Amino acid sequence: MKVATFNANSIRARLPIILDWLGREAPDLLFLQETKVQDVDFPDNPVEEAGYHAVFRGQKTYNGVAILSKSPLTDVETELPVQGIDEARFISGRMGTLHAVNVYVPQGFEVGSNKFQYKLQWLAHLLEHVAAHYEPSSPLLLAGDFNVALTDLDLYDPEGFRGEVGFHPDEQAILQQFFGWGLVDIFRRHVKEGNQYTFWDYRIPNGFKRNMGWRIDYILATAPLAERSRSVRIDREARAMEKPSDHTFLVAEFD
DNA sequence: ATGGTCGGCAACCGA
Repeated sequence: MKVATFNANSIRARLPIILDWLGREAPDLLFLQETKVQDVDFPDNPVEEAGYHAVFRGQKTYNGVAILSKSPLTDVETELPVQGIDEARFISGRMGTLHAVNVYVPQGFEVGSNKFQYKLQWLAHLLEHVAAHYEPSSPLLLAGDFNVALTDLDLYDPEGFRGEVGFHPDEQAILQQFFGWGLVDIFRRHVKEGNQYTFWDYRIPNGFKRNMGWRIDYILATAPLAERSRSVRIDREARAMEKPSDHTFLVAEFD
């Protein structure tokens, strides 16, 4: 089984890259974030022509999540309200005994801001939701854009960003609680080296060429799945294509 | 080298 996650930064702008990628990689599951499209405008026809089912939850202009799958998902849920706000940041479903949860965690703007508090509460609420609805002993995938780098290995300038948004101890502490509950960071299970990133800010001149990036996209899995993980890969080629997203695909294969 | 990012969506906001 092959699973991937990709912050598309608009599924419509990225449709050529996504369809090409589906054709070449043929994943069983593809988690997408920042689709930036309302449900009525979701490009479900091209996705179906590529041989995939799609479930999605979008909104105007911002956010938006989707899961593309070879087999249809059941028991789809799309709501995870935090502070009474229900943005399109969460979608979950089931494929047989496998549970899949796709998230687009708030970016957080600036440490100390209301948006940063919202990010922390959103992560804490996601953890509560996971702990209340799933078991560490059952197969669960939790993947997406978490907007948090965990260690000095996970961004190009740890000293420069220490304590800033995306690299703050309060964010990292909540992610650690997901691991404490029983989820495993599949990339880090296989790769011990640094300088391996999934996001490069468009605003940094030649940021991708200079590999000035962050590892903020994750595929997490409970132990029964993690033990079956055989390989993981960051697809840098998709970031080097014409009109790339600022993120790229993170891919994991399971027996 | 006197410039320097995207996407959505129609003036800026968010990343």
